Amino acid sequence: MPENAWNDLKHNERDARRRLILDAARDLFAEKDFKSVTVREIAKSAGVSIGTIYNYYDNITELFLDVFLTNAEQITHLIRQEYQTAPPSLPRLCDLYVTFLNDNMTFYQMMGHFMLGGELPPAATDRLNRVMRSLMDRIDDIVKASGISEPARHISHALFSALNGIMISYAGYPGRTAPEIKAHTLRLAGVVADVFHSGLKNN
Amino acid sequence: MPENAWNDLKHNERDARRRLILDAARDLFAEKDFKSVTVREIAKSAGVSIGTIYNYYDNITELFLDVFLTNAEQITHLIRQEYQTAPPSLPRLCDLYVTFLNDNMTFYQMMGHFMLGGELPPAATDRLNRVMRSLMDRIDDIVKASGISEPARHISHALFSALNGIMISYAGYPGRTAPEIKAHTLRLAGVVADVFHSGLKNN
DNA sequence: TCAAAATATTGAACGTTGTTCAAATTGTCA
DNA sequence: TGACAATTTGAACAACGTTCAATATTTTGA
Repeated sequence: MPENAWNDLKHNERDARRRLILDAARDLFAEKDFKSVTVREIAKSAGVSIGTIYNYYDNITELFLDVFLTNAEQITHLIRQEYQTAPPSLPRLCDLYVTFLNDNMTFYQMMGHFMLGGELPPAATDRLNRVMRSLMDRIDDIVKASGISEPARHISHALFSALNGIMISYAGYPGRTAPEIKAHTLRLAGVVADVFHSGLKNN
Repeated sequence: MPENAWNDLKHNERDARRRLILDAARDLFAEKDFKSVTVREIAKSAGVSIGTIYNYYDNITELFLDVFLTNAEQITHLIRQEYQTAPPSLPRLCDLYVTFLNDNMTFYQMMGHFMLGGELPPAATDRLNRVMRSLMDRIDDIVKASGISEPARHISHALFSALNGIMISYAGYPGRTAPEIKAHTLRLAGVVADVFHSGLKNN
């Protein structure tokens, strides 16, 4: 057996054990605000000790980032899939993305956290940028397919911003139930889609 | 001297001392990320002991909220002023707001923090909502003045979201200087203004 | 098969955080 | 002045992320 194949096997095993910790963390994030989840909780939930977590992650921020990037890849894949099976549609894209955000609270919570405050080490920043750019590319696909003449990248950025802003501005709105928030944010997503759709035709 | 006037005087004195702590905190926020500012730092900077801070604020979150609301009232006032002296203009509003966000990093950092994660006590939530609604009302003024037939409130919400999203999506972009970020976010603000302006005419 | 070397796990301990509260200090009024 | 109230203080506390020497497990080579 060649040595690098053996190393790959070990590498996979290690990745599998890392995923055990990752999944335990994700389960906790489903229950409560991600900022209030502690290393000790994750350790207990994953059935390992505190120290083991630091064997797989340099620090807790990198674990959080791992969860975030997993989600980002998920929505990126979802958009690509949609683009392949149905004709590209701005309203559909907006609905899809905002629906995803509603169903994945921690994703946009972490997005706000990493993009605003994030004191990330350079390597982590690189990973974050790569994944976010990939997501942006998928949005770009649909914007371009909507027949834009002017630089599409700026439009994509603005659209992406608008959709994120919807959640950041209203998702945490107190005294509203989750369905009410979902309804309102999807309504706003519709407004944004309309405005971008008709606003881009006459340029 | 009537007793309530006397009480008012004491009340004002207390408020003045509270402002001393508030200003010390604001000075620190200008230097570094607000999440990394500690109670001990604020105490030292204000020239008081730790305990004194807790005499004026129930907890550090409420101090942060105080700084945030002060900023929110500031931009609200700025918009109202602009609306009174010049003809209402969507592009002007977008530029004004995004410029303010660029010049007040901690404001949108805290906005993200309070609106996403914020485990605020009910009283604080009420204050937050009142001030944010007031800001939204000023945006509503200008949107309405731009001649919208359909429910203006939804448009205002969407516009507000879009502008916030611009900052949240790109303000923390690593490897970019502050002027570069300002230039890019203002460019995106222009796109958003354009899209909303022309997108709303043909509805 | 088995001792040695490598790897993985553990949790007590450390420094720092927000917060509390009894004691000390300062301010107020008869 | 002296007694009472209000304010300030910082040592002490619990909980946090993180470290690391000790322990347990797995892999290696003969």
